[in-house]
Amino acid sequence: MIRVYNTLTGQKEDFSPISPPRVTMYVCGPTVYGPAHIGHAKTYIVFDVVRRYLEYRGYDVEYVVNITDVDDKIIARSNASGEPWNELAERYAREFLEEMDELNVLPASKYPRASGNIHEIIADVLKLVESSHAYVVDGDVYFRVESDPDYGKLSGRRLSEMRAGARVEVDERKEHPMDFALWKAAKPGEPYWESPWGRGRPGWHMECTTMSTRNLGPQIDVHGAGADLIFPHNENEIAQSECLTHKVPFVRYWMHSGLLQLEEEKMARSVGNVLSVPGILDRFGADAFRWYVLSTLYRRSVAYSEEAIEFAARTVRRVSSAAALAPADAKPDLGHYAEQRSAFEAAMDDDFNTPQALAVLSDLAREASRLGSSGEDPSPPAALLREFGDVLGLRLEVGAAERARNAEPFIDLLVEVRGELRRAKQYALADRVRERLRELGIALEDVPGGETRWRAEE
RNA sequence: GGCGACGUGGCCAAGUGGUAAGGCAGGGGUCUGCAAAACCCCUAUCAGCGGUUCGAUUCCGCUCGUCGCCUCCA
Repeated sequence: MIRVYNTLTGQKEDFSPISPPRVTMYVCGPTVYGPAHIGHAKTYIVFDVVRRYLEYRGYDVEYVVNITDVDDKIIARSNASGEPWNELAERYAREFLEEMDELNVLPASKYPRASGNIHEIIADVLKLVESSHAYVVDGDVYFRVESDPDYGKLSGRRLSEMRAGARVEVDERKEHPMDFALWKAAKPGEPYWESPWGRGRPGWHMECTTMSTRNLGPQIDVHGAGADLIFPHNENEIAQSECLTHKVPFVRYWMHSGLLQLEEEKMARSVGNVLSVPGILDRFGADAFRWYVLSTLYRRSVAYSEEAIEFAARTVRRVSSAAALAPADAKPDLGHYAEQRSAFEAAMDDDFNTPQALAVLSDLAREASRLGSSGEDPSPPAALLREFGDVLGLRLEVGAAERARNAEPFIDLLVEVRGELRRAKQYALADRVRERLRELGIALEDVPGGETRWRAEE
């Protein structure tokens, strides 16, 4: 039985989807006004692993990630640069999807865009106005938080406890300071759509309600997001959705991933302390970053540390070369490694405890290497290692072997020649071959029995 | 001011009411012409103070510290 920590209840709960084996999963995607950063990458890696593990467990996951392409910041950027807002958004959306692919994040079933759902959003806002959950002021439409007695249940706050106006000026036109915009009237020079309330665009939270309910139904199993979205975004989503559909709960399991911290502060584009995804990929590789992310519980925040990613890279290298000891078509030996499988599953069942799952991979890697170096067959543990790596989204490719593939016959030839030199005790020359190859990124290792292995390094 | 999370070996990080996984680093070995890699062995009493308990790192309270949210934000 899988147990999932639910932000709504603050407890781990047994996972039982509405209509198994189907699992509906919605994760809040990025606002595409600029490049994504590795904090986004952490979140989508986390939910990628959730999705992969649910599939491993036999569920049929329908996974939707929205892309927010209508937003104040996009408009501001567009006005500043002269690039049309929709082209700008599309450019960053494409970049985001490419980066996710490089991070080995499986594609979602759908990536709905706010701009593609305007009519549906208007229809939903209209319903909320008609049912008195929302009201119109000067072409804006606001959600009436006091019309929802449950408002605040996700973030655990009461309207009376919140300091309205503590950090933001209160808009006097609103009935309650916490009322939030479902629809915003367009100012001159801003993109707009025609609506019953005049020209305007969707507000901040409405798109997620419209797109999740239209794509996955009024009630969904899992809703994921970064922890910074708990309030107000996810809170508002619940209020809108439940008042709209009258189906409670809107979401069975709310999951939130801990934020990536940089220099004692969360990484955020608004703070300005961001590191790009390509930068990390170039320096450490997708597996190293993923291993680093998964070596902490997903709910915890993580302090960014280059040293830690380097260590993860080293571990990944060791584990990858152990995984390479199994032929691609090898079947794991269930008889001998049932214990590791149940340890892996027990870890993952317990709210996706990836640090413990990684410990199992470490064990298997050691076992495979040990068998390999003692002349026994390392395939069974190595094959299982690959299987688990796949569940966690780790490619476990042996370094840059892929890239070296074309040069393989020539490298083999050099290795062969060096072997001859060694047998002739021409060590100086043999070492020169090894050194030169190393400079070219090919590391040689002499294993017992006179054989020599090589592998490509970063 | 309110809500919440966290504080485990040199570093990172799981976990449990009955003396603590894993990774990295470090020390010692095996292997090797040397090297590299790999493998084997070794290294903690869990922020502090009280309380509950036969027994707490694990439960409760307080203190200190760190962080998140209360505004857009993965």
